[in-house]
This record gives sequence, C-alpha cells and structure tokens, in this order.
Amino acid sequence: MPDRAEPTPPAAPGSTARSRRTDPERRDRIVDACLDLIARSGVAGTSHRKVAAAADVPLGSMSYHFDGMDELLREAFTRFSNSVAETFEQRMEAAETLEEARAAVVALVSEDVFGSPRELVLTHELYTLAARDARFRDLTNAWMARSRHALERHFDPLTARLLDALIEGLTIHRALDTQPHDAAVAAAAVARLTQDTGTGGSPR
Amino acid sequence: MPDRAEPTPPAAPGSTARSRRTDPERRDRIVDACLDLIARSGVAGTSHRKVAAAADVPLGSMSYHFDGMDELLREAFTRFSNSVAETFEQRMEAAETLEEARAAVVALVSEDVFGSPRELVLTHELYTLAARDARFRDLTNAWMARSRHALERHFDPLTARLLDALIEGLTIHRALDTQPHDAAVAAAAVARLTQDTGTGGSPR
Amino acid sequence: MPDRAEPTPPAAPGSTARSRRTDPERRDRIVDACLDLIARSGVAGTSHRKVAAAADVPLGSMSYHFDGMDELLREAFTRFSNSVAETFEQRMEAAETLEEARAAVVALVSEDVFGSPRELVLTHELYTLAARDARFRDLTNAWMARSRHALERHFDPLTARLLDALIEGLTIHRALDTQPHDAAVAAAAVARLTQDTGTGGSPR
Amino acid sequence: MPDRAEPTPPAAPGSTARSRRTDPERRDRIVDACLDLIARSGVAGTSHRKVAAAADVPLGSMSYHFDGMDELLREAFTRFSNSVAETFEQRMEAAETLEEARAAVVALVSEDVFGSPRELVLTHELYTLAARDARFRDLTNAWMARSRHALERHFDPLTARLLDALIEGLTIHRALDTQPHDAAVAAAAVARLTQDTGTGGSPR
DNA sequence: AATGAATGAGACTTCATTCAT
DNA sequence: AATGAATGAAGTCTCATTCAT
Repeated sequence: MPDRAEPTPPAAPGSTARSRRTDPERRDRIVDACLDLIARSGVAGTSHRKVAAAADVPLGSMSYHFDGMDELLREAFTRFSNSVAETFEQRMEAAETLEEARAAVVALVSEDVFGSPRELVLTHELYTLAARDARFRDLTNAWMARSRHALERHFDPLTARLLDALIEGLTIHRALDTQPHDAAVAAAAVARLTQDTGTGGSPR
Repeated sequence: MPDRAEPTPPAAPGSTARSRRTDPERRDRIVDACLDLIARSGVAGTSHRKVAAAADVPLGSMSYHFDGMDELLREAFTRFSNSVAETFEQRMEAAETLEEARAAVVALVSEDVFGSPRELVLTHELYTLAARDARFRDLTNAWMARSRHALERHFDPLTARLLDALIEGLTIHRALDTQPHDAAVAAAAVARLTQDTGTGGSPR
Repeated sequence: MPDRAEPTPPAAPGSTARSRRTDPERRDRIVDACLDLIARSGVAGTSHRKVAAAADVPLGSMSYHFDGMDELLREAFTRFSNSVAETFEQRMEAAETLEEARAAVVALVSEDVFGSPRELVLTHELYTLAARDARFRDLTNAWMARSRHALERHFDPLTARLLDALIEGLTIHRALDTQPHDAAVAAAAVARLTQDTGTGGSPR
Repeated sequence: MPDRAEPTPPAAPGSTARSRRTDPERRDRIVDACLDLIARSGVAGTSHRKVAAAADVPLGSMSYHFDGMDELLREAFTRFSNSVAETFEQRMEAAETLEEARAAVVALVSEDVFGSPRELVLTHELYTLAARDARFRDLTNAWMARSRHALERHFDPLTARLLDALIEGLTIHRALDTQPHDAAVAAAAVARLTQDTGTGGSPR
C-alpha cells in the first residue's frame, strides 16, 4: 500500500514503472481484446473477466469503461462491421469495368471477406445477436446498406441486392459446408444474376 | 455415469417395462425445453438450471442425462435442423412442374422457413456454433445436403446449389434488414438463376 | 489534506472573496444530499458515489471534503437533530399555559416530529448509529437534553423526563405499528403523567 | 471454531472424510451468525461474505439457502424479536399481583430487555428497517402486539398500551443518553400511569 | 436409476480511495 | 485547491457439477 503522506515520486523519465493512471487507448484495447475473444470463444464464452485478462486491464476497468457487456459488444461489432464493409467497398471501388466488377464479386466470395475463420465466426456471432436484438440489427442493416451501395457503382439496384444476397448465401454455405467449393460456382452465379444488367461499367 | 454415446441396450427381458422406457420422454422434454430456451434467450443465456426449470425436471437430471451442455445443444439442434429440412423437402416435393418449383422457392424465402422469429434465431444460433465447431458443422452440412437434394428434383445440381445459396442469402437479408422486402426480389432472383436450367419437372 | 477537525482559518484579508467562500456551500450541499439519500435509501444504501451524484459534485470531492463516510454521517445527523430539536423547542415555547403545554406534547406525538416518513427514518437511522457508536450518542444525548430542557419550561424535571420518554415511545409505536392510533391515547398518557406536576407555565 | 478443511470425522466407523453434504442445521447457524454480525457491525456492515465466514459455511451457501440478504435479515430479526418477546412474556407472566406486575415493568426497563448492548443494537437495527420497509413492520407489529397482550394480563388495554410505549421510550433514552438513569424514574412513571387502572391483579 | 443438497468457481457491479494533473 | 481517471477489494448472485442417498 502506498504511503499517502510521502507520495511516491513520479517515475523518472524513461523509467519502466510507467503508471497506468492514464491510458487513453485503454478503451480501444479492451474493444480489440473483446473482439479477439469473441472470435476465439464466442459471445457466450466472453466475460468481463476474460476480456480484462486478455486486454491486460483490471477487472474493475470493464464496468468503469463500459456500461455493461452489451455496450462493449455493440462497440466491438461496430468496429468489426465497419472494418469488413470497408474492405468490401475497396474491392468494389477498385473495379473499373463491368467485367472487373463481376470478378470482384467472385473474389469476395471465394477469397476475401470471410477468408479467415475469424471473420466468419464474428459475422455469425453478430447475426445471432441481430436476430434477437434490434439494436444489433441496426449494425447489420447499415453494413448491408454499405455493401449494396458499393455494388450499385456497377449494377442496378435490384441486381445489387441480389448479388449481395448471393454473396451472403454462398459465403455461408462455403463456410458451413464440409464439402469443397470451387470458384466456378460463384462465377456461374454472378454470370446468371448479372446478365444484361450491368450499368456498363461507368462508375457513378 | 451412463455411456451416452453408445446407448444402453434395452433392459433385459425380465425387467419392468418402465425402467428404460420413461427415460426417452424425459430426454425429449429436456431437449424441447432447451430449444425453446435458446430461441428465447440464446445459447449464451441457456444454462442447465434454466433448461431444467423449463422442462420441469430436477437440476441433477441435466448432468445425469447429458454429458454436458455441448451434448444437449447437439441434440437440440439436430432435432431443429431435421424439422426445418423436412418442411423444406415437403415444399419441394409438392411442386410438380418447373413453374411450381420456382414458385416454391420464392415462397420458401418469402414466407416459410424463417417465417417465425424462432426459426430465424435458432438457425443463427446453430450457424454460430457451426462456424466455430466442426461437430456442429456436421449438422449444417447434412441440412444443406438435404436442401440441395430436394432442389435437385427440379433443377440441375449447379442450379440447385445456387438456389440454395440464394435462399440462404435472401432469407438472412430479409431478417437482418430493417427495411421491407417484397416478394418480387425473390422472384427476380429465381427467374435469373433458373433460366433454361430446369430439368423439366421430372423428379429424380 | 485539509485538517477537518480544526477548520482552516479564513483566507488572509487580501485573498479573493471566492477562494474559501465557495467551499462551505459545497460542503453544505453534500451534507444535504447525504441526508436526503439516507432518508430514501438508509445509511446502508448510502455511498460516496450516490451522494456525489445527488449533490452534483465530482466523486473526488467526497474524499477531499470529508475524511470518510463517518465524518459525513456525523455532520448530516448533527444538522438533522438540530433541526428537529429546534422545531420541538418552538412548539414548547409557543405554549403559555400548562394546558397549552400539555396540548403541545400531544400534538408533538400526533402530528409533528415524525409526521413525515423522512423524519421517522432519519431518527431511527441515527438511533441505530448511536446504539453502536459513542460519537453518535453524543448527538442523541444533546438532542434529548434540549428536548427535556424545553419541557422543563412547563414541567418539573422528573415529569419532563417522563414526558420525553413517553413522546419517544408513543411516536415509535405509532410509526412501527400497522394498526391505527388515535390522539386520545397520547392525551390520556399526558394527562396521567402530568397530574399535579406542572410548574404552572412559568417559563424558566 | 471447527476446522473446515479437515471436517470432523463422523461418529460412524470407517469413513474418515465425512463430507458436509448434509447439514440440516446449516440454515440455523447462518441465521445465528447473521444476528451476531448485525449486533457487532450493523446491517450496513453485514454481507454475505462476512456472514458466511462467521457461520463457517461456503460463500455460495448464502445464496443457496436464502433468496437474498433481505430474506436472511427477515429470518434473523424474526428469531430475535420472538426471543425478546418471549422473555417479556415470561416476566409478565411471573407476576401474580398488581404490585408485582408494576415491579416487573420497572425491572424490564431497568435491567432486562435491552440490558445487553446486543439487544439494544439489534432492536434499533430492526426499527430502522421497519421504518422503511413494511415487511419488517410486520415483525415489529407482531412484537408489540405480544408485549401489549402480556401487559393486559394485569392492566386494561389503554394502560397496557401506555406502559408499552413508556417502556420503549425509557429504554431508548436510557440507552442513548450518556447520563446515568436510575430505577426511580421508571418506578415513578409506572406509578403515574397505573394509578387506579389495574385490573386488580386477577390475571386472566 | 435418479435426485436433492451443497459447493467452488466465476459472473457482473459498486465501492472508497488514490494519483497525476 | 480541486478533480477526473483508474483501481483493487468486496459486493451479490448464478453456474455446472459432485456426492450421498
């Protein structure tokens, strides 16, 4: 216990004993650790305790920085969905012709978005929350709107919506199926959905 | 502790008819209660205690009848996925022409499978488990295989696969979007994916 | 850390009028908020945090202005007991004849002192502290002395003491009994205790 | 204090490690420990943790045996008030003449009921709870009814009520006053309140 | 075969106080 | 002089499982 009458002198510059009194990135680190933990153990397996341990913060910090697990989850999934949506947009923006746009969609299904188990798992955890809680549905809704908007650079709105759904479905099936999938399936799907419907590759 | 993976053989001929026969009902009730609870509170909010209370069985029964939550979940979702797959099959088997098959697919998206929040929630809970655990992936895999097989009564394998993915994607987006969806979207998607690809309604 | 037992002397003449003058208001507000909180939630439910929130002062102020909850409680109950004693004295001083004094005592039991749940609750909270802690007993002791002294304007010391006890007992029983009480009970008690014992209304 | 880690061996021969699986007096011990703790540290200073430690039971037992602190408090104070009321009744029942009854009342104030700090403290803790919570008021109400009923063996109902209030008030003032009290005060009070009001000492 | 009693681990939250500013 | 940020301790409660019956 620190001696109150004789306060510990401030650490000398460069000392290793930097106190953790002020740590502005504390919240960020907690959110990141939370996301990692969810990816590893699921929302069900995530607790203040475990997140605190993973983020290397005291347990009490959790309730201090977040009103509750719900707020923490919402921040975590906000960060996650924004990050995935951004990747999606970049993919679509990089395409300049209709053909490139089609290829980009195929690539999204085949390689990109849920390429890692982490993304797959986190997406489903979010969907599960959204299926039950309207506040998380706001996140998924915004996410889908961004995806569709990105697709609309190259396709008409109806096609964009269909492609978006197809990407969703193929991705899920690829992930939850134990049988192998090949890119030809995605290519065929994209071809059929985009027949004569492109906007001609004239973005915006 | 009873061996759960290898069901105990039926009681010896001389034993009372009751000794083993009451057991399955008990298990069934627990599994049903578990499914209800998951639909209501999610896997994360499901515990032995709550399931026992919902099924009106002693808490001790839970650990006695099931090796753990995992086994209980697996039984619950097996029951669920079989039930949903059966409905799907019936829908598709009822269709006799290509046009009816197309309409059936549209109906599946628009009305059927996840018509109730319960189905939606349970499906996502299962997907979330499957995304992390291969043993649950066996369930989703079998489920998708049945769906595709049912579609193949009317469509070639590639189209069946695409339709299955599309159904998945549209259903999810319909559920997780806060904006309204109309049946025309599904109809358009089915039309594009099934152009000239029907098997002509010659089942099997 | 400021010395709380020995209040800091007023700021030197040249200092701004604000430097010390704002402090007492702050303390006052805290003490008032504390009293309110105790009335609502009890000593057990009172914390630095809640008081700070109720008084709209920073949490850190609490430890800064008060050495601990104990000091805060003591200030709060000092204020409370003084306030109640003052009301009591005014009641008794307003009486000019023996008969009025008797009526005043009856009124005190029937209407006044613990008329509001707030006073009742705070009194018991204080008694409870006093029952355990001699420092709070100083407060109750001084309070009772004032009451008795006020009664002695009209009654001899023994009668004053008996009346004081009776007021206490009747008030408590009126409060903690779920059955109704009527003023006749108090009147009868006062009549019996004050037979031929009044000092005739000759104050002091 | 029994050694918890090394449970007392059972009387039965053979097994040395008698588990505490069944301990029917567990609840009772917890209630007793709770009462002790309240007497020592007040309701405010009483926690599951401390009670569990005092009763030498695992912390989890607290929530297992009692729905919450409130239920525990209610049981504890039920036990306490019953015990005090019983003593009171015995005192009054032992008196056979009016004079003995008067003496018994004086004795109750001077020596008995709150003779120990423990009783004093517990009584006030209960009153404090009752002042705020109707469920505890049921306890105080029943307690007072028993006291009055016991007094009515010797006095008419109005006198009984007055005596009861007086006992209350004198007891409290004796306890919360720092000045000495002598038995003469109580005797005078009883004498005045019971003038010509006895039922003649013919109990029942 | 089945269960009620009990537990230790761990859940989230609140607390009074400290420290750097 | 005063305070916002942060913490470690302690708060109550729930959990899955075990054990004796």
